[in-house]
Amino acid sequence: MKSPLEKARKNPESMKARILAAARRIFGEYGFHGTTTRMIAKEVGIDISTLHYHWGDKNDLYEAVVMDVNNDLGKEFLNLEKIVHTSTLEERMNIALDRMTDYLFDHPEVSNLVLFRYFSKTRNEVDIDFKVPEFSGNIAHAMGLTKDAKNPLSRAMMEVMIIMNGMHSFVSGENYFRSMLKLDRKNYIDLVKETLKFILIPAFVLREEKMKKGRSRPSSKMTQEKKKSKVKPS
Amino acid sequence: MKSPLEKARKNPESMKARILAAARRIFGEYGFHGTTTRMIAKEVGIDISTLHYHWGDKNDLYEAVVMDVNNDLGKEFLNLEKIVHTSTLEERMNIALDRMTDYLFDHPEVSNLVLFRYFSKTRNEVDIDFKVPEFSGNIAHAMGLTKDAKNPLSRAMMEVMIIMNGMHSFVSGENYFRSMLKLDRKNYIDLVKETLKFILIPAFVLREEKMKKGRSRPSSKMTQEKKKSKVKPS
DNA sequence: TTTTGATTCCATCAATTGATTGAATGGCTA
DNA sequence: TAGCCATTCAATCAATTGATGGAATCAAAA
Repeated sequence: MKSPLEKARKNPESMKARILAAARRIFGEYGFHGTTTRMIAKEVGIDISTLHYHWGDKNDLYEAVVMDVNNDLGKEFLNLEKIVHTSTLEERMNIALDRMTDYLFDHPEVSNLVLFRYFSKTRNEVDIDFKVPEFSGNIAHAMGLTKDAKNPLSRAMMEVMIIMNGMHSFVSGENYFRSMLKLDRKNYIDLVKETLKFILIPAFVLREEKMKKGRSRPSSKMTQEKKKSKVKPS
Repeated sequence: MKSPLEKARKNPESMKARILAAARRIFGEYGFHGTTTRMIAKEVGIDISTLHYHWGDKNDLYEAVVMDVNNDLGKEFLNLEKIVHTSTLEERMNIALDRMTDYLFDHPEVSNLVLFRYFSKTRNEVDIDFKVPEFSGNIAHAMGLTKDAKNPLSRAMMEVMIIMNGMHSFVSGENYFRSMLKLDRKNYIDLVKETLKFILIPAFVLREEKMKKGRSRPSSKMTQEKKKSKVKPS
């Protein structure tokens, strides 16, 4: 027997799936308490009783939405991992940031829902977090952040989270930031990418530099190509 | 005649001020729709009609909270500016990140409310943003990010926002992240500072390096004081 | 003391909200 | 056709929520 979520994903035209999609959007915009089941039903064009028939109560639906979004995000990370094998660290980060940013701007409710889960409490003690796998650990591992002993897992996970939060913030805050900067969407997205790369990449590249020099083993082409900008170990 | 907000700030023991303080906490935790006026009244230990007597309706109170938090944040930026004149860019950023992080961890509702304003919509179209001055521009200027022609205002503001958002995220997400990493509060805060500094500082230091080399013209005091910085020109 | 004004709470309302019931609807099979 | 089952909706509930009116309280002024 499949879970309701799997059923809904199987046929995107089904009522179950249409409700879930609408719920993602609305919950993403207004948060749990800011969303009423009527808002979702109206978005789909159905009665609330139909919504409850398919998804149970509001908490159940919200839980399904969170799982669904998390699932999508997980898939996206897998795809990313496949693409990003090659080249230097700098190049890998460039590609990953580009791709991930594009994905999130195409699915802003993903960022919205992730941030809601991080930052806000729900009045009723719905504890769905224990069901939601956290990717930070995996990503940290995939990025090779946990390879050196000086960088324990929690530190590596923090580094992943600051990267992810940077992206999520600019995606979720698009309305706010964009109207502040008076930019159109395309220019905003370009500026986001530029800023993310400018801020996030150097730290990692420099550390890699240091580590390699520390070992005094110039192995990859990475060391050579970065000769021109380096920090002297203090 | 003073504004209600000024009155409340004048005497922290007054009912007006106590309600405002409670409202900051509760709105910060649960967001606008997640908060009921009864929750705030209960926190203070009063009846809801007393709350409405002092602050009008829920929107008015929320507006006052946002203005209050924004005001505090502005003051904190001013204090920071006074302290942070000296030393190298790297040192200035170290101090600023330390101080700002401490402040936000001491007043987490500030981060919460800022993020709520950035990321979530309110069902009723309360448009208080036009009243809320945005500091990003000032900070960008104070940090000297707008001095070179290559870095237009919007780019500089994005850089400020990624810094602020990094701090806000770790403060607001403390519960979530800390339980994920299984750290106590002190260790978490230390790790946050370490991570923020590791990620955020190198990009700016490197850029400053490059600019100086590019111009090969030591003009302002900024440029001179950096001679002894840790970053060695290759 | 009486009066005045500010403050607080109790009782109550109307609207909203989450949720259910039971009656239709329509497709499928025996 | 009749029976069965899944789906949908109108009607309705009970609880919650934002908000108000009016009585009670209290301190300072007259």
